[in-house]
Amino acid sequence: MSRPTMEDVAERAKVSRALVSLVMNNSPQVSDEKRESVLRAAEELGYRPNLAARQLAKRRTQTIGVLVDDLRNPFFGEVVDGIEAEAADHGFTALILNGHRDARRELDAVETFLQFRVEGMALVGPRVGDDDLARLGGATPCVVVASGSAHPGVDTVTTDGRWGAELAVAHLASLGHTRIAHMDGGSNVSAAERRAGYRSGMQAAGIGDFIDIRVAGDDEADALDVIDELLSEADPPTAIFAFNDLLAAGALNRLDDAGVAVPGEVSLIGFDNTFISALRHLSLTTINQPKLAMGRLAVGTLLERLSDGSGEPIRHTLKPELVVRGTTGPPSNGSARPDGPPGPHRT
Amino acid sequence: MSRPTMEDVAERAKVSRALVSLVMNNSPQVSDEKRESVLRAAEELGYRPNLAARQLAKRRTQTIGVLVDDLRNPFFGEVVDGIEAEAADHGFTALILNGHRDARRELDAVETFLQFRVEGMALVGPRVGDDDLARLGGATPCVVVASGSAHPGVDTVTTDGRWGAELAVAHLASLGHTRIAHMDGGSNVSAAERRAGYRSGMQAAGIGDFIDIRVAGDDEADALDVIDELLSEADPPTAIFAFNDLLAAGALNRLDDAGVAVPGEVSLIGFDNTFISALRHLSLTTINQPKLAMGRLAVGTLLERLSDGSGEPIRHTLKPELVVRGTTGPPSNGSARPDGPPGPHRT
DNA sequence: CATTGGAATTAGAGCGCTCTAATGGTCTAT
DNA sequence: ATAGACCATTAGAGCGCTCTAATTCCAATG
Repeated sequence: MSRPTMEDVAERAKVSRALVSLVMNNSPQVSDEKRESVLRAAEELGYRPNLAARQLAKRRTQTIGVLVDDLRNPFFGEVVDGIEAEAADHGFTALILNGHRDARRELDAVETFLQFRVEGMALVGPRVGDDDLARLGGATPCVVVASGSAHPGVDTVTTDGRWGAELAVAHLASLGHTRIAHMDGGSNVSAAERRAGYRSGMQAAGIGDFIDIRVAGDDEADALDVIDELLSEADPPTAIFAFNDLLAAGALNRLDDAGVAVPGEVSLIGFDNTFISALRHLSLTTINQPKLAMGRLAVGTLLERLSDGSGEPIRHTLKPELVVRGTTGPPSNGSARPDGPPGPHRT
Repeated sequence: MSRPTMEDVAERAKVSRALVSLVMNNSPQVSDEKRESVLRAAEELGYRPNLAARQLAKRRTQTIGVLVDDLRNPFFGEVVDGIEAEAADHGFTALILNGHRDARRELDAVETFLQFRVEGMALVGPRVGDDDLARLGGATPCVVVASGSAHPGVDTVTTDGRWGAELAVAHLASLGHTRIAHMDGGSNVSAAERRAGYRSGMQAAGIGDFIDIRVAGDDEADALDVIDELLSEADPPTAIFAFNDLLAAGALNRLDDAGVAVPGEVSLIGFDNTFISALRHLSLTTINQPKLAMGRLAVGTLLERLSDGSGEPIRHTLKPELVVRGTTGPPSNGSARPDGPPGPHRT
């Protein structure tokens, strides 16, 4: 910490400290001559501005806090990439903290951000409740990404889970499936929306009678029991829409174990389009979330909030897209048509 | 930024600013009575210490910088978990920055760290060259994790790639394989070590004559051509040791496409034990790197360096372990013997 | 009762920077 | 020659905190 200070540079360049400051901030009102010699002096001394001092004096930090639910989840990684890019484009530094999938640690992280005096916070997939968020956030703008929040003090950037689910169901239905089951996300915050989309999608396809929702979860292991259950039934579904890719991966594994061909006997579709779905060995049909765009939009929202102060909560909802890969196909003739030839779907 | 300051708290609690400072730093030499009232005042005002001011006054930041090569890679995520945990245990905050798999952006990140006056830096899987590192780092301690560095000004925490590769080969050899090929990591910094381990492992198993190294890379797609090449040969290997899990996943896919049974006809082993290898649909045998331990050790190294100043470069090398899953098994009788009947697999 | 000593509290300088207002200098218009 | 305008430069206060040294307070001591 005994690094050279601005004073040292000033002395060496034989100018005032203020001039050095101007140079460091690229002020246009400095003569080329002086600028040169200041820069040279700085270079020679290996001078680097002290951010803490600068922030203190400037009374702003040009920094935003990014809280990531789980650094090990590649889904979040991509969102963060978007956040960083957009932040950098606007001269902000993104500080990343890890939530470790734990609400209490998330709150700690938020606390740290506030002490850093970040100018805004992007919470990516947070688990902490709305009220806690709002209470802690206080005056600092806060955008929730990929998790949804109903609190008026909090802006959100999400993917339209309902729409995505409808896409998934429509895809399966268009292939000729009628008995489409949904492996539900359980307590995950996004589960309800996707469930609702599954429902309306089924109705829209005229197969509302087949609605079949099984509570699973959001992790690979959560798929196992549900698949067993499904397979043991007299008339198993010909297609499954899983809450997310991880769950779908678990399902795929179990189906494999049971000797059920995918998509030959059962079609399977995931959600998120994380890179694991693209692993060609899985080759999972899924619903893409525009992760990069979500990240950029999150920062955009924050900046908007910073400049125009308060107002209506901002709710950005992006449209997901269908990504067809190898786990979906037409139903095997037998089970697709429970009662007869093509005709109207039934009931 | 018009947040309450220490002065505000002091005024409200009717004490001096200095006393508030003592309370905020948990000094024992404050009477319970005053402490109470200061804490109450702080609570009521929603006071939060300004980290920048504190750091400036304290002349230390209690902060370490963590540079991650690629946030989307789950391998790094786990290492960072370890770093954060150990840092927190010692009262340090870990600032995470993203290298985006790009040496120039890594240097930018290091620059940012230095301006933040981090007390140490952990570079996780960096791509930037040794000399750049040393030049930039200067007086700030710096530990390279999972990448290796020969520079004397830089400490390292790595896994013994050579040993790991030997483990992999030994495992395959013990199953009865002799024709074991290596899909090399190409330009990846860890490639050479693992290659060397493959070599010595083959020698140790007495099958040095079969050494067969194919340059591939470190990504899924890099496997494709190499697998095609391998399969088209007259006498293809019965086992493949891939540079990392991702590469192995790519290989698995291609083998599948070609209708080659794994491990029936070809055994496959990866490296890293990222969570994708545990996806039960892949169920990849691999070599585990103790990621959490590496993270913790990295911080330990940094702290050591901080307290004892300079000296010999510290080189921590952890032992990897074999994780047997479903992609390795005994060779199919035919091809295990280079010259026997059952003939080559295909053209 | 004055003195001492230790504990609790405070004054005030200083951390490295920015920013406003003031300074000096040069050039043009009067 | 003088005033005004304009530019590059600088003095100096202040950002919110910590820390040393000084001060106050109070009980114990001779």
